This record gives sequence, structure tokens and C-alpha cells, in this order.
Amino acid sequence: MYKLIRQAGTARRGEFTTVHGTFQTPAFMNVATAGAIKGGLSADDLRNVGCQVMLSNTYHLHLRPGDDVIRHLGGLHKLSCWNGPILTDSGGFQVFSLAKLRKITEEGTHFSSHIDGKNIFMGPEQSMQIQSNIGSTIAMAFDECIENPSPREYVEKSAARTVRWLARCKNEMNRLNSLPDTLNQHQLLFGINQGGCYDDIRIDNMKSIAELDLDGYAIGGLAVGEPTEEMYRIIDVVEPHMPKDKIRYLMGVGTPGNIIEAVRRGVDLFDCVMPARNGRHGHLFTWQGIMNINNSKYIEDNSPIDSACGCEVCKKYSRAYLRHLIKANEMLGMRFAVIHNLYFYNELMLKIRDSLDEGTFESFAEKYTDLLDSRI
RNA sequence: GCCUACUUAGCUCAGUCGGUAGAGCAUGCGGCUGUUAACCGCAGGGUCGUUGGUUCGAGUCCAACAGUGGGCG
Repeated sequence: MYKLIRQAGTARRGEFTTVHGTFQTPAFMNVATAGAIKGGLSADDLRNVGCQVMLSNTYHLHLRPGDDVIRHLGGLHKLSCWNGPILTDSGGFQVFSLAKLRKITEEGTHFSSHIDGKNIFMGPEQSMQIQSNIGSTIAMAFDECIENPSPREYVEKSAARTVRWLARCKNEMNRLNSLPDTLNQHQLLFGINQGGCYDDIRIDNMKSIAELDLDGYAIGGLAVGEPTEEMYRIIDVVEPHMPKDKIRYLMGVGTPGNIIEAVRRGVDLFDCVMPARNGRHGHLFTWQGIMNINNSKYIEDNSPIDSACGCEVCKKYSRAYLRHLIKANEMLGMRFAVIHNLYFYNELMLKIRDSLDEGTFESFAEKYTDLLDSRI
């Protein structure tokens, strides 16, 4: 349940209460696709980097170890030892990113497993059943994510189908939550706005899904090919039609600058693979901008990654050591980089919240939006 | 000492019937936005051990020498 604490223009400071605890918004969800943050972080590590919400993936967990297995083991919370809120993505994005061999019908989607090529069918009901078995705090609607730009005719058709799917998701979730042996009978459901880069489709779609009175609303289908300014414009267009009393989630976004700009436009919740993936690849987010620790200029640099950072890596280890570890392909290098980057993202959200509480958000945004996305 | 194999990019190696050289790794740089991603892309880098010979033309065929490995004494 979302509680709006205060507003600064369209920017919102709030909190969201669930059966697995309350988290403060704006918030960033740390991506643990297969039930773990890639780079070797445990649930304890997640707590240490200040994570409030973990995000895992329906599709991946369905394939391995199997959602039935997870259910028998007591759910993903028990399995991973993360006892805070977990949001599961629905699998809709995988249909998009594993686009090779797929067939989308009114019923759902046929596509092949990236692990063994096996044919998989997933529709709204299947996605809800899997997420129910995983026992996540928040389930995402099964949607179709399309690339930008896409032809208007297709976007229109797809967005309308996603609304019909959403109604089916809601019915199925209600049914599952009412079963006596369901892991989490209070599982929440967020709807997802689609409509590509067409303002009127976005707005119509948002109005339609708002009527279903869900627990939260996401903006999907952004940061998938369109220019950044276009993404901001779509948020501006959709925001007035999003319920004020529901949490708002911008899916898959983004860079620190993207997040600040989206908070300014009224978004409460984010997730992105960037801090983890780019970290593993040697790109580190700092309060001075983005650093590529692979660069030879750091070979003998004894200073911490970011002297302004309080993470466990910056407190003890040098740029030279981290560069060495990553160049030497040591697991510890990736782990350190991901710990640092996630700490940075979670601290970014904390500072955004503090600035909203103190009424200094605009000056914070002024100072950091471009700086944090720039290269050192 | 004799026999034999090898010598091409920093490293490990390809290189067809003779037509002025490629890869992987390494190095340097870049990319990554609801993770098929410890991944992907680009770039720099070679008087083909040396000296001769054959040939219109040799990394490639021949000889000698040098170095390295293996075998036999």
C-alpha cells in the first residue's frame, strides 16, 4: 500500500508497505534475475549495500530451478534468505529480448528456452501461477514489450491486447490469492502501461489499466531504443493519468541521471541491470561521474574508487587493486565492483529522498543529473 | 657428436598448388537501461631466425649457419 508523504512539483516522496516490510520511495530495486545478484552477492551483501527491494525474474526461475521446486522449498524468500520485499518481473520482457523464435497470440506467447531450446508457452495465467509459486511480494502483469520505434498499427493492437491480458492477470491473481495453500495470499499486482512513443495510445492505455484498480502502476516499453528525451516526454505525457495514490514504477531505467529526471516527473520506483552488469564490465558509478576502472591510468592509483563513497570496497581497497582484479578476471573484482555500484545506486536514492524531505530536490537535480552520467 | 622436429604479432599458433600474412589470448579504447551479457565491438601491433640459392615472384622450394625441443650415443 502506497502512502504519499510529500510532493515537490510532480516529484513524490512516499513509502510502500507490504507483508514483507515497508520501503521508502523513490526506491531502486536491485536486480537478482535468478534469485541472486550476478557478481556473487548474497542476501547479506544486499542488506549491506542498502537494498530495500530485490527483483527476480519469473521466466528464469521457471526454467531453473522451476517454480514448483521453489514452492516446495518454501518460496524465494526462504530459499534466498532475503526477507524483504521481492518484485518478480513477469516474463514479458524475456519474450521481447529472446525474440528470435516466438509467436504471440491472444492466448499468450510461445517461445523457446534460451537454455535448451524447449518450447515454452506463457500467458497471463501461467505468469501469475509461476509468480504465485515463487511467492514474491509484488507480481508484475504479463505484458508485451515492443521495441521503439514500432509501427503505430502494431503498437495499438499490442497495447490493447496487453490490457486484456492485464484483466486476466488480475482475475488469476485473485483466484490464486484465495487458495488456502498459497505461499503469499497477499501478493500484489502491478499493471504495466504500454503504447510505444504514441502519446494518445499511452494515455488511452493508462486510463484503461487505471480502471482495474491495481496495487501499483508501471511504465514499460521505455529505454528500448528511443532517444532519452523521448522517454522523458512519454513519462510527462502519461504521468497526469496515473493514479496519485498508487506507486509508480518505471521499468528497466536507468542511468543515475535518468532516475533523477524520472523522479522529477513523478516516478517512485526503478530497476536496472546497469549497476550490476556495467560493474562486472569495469564501469563504476561515482559522485564525480562514471569511471572505467579498466583504463591504464588506474594501474598505480592507490586512491579509493570514490572517496565520497561509504561502501565496504571504498573504505578499504584501491583503484589499482580493483583494476588488477578485473583485468585478471578474478571473481572478487566483479564482486567488489557490483557491491560498489549497488551501494552507489541505493545511496543515490537515499539522497534523492533526503533532498525531497528537505525541499532541496531541485538543486540536487541541478547539481547531479548531468554530472553522474558523465565520464571521468 | 649423429638423427629429427620446430623458428611467422608481446604469447600460443594457422598459413592451401609458390602470387608481398591471419586467428586466439594479451594490450589500448569503447559499448551495455523490466540480464540469453565475468559479455560484445573497434584499434594498434609482423624486414615471416640469419645468409645465400632456384624463380617473373619465396613465409612456402633448396643449402648453410644460429637458436630451441626430442631421440640415439
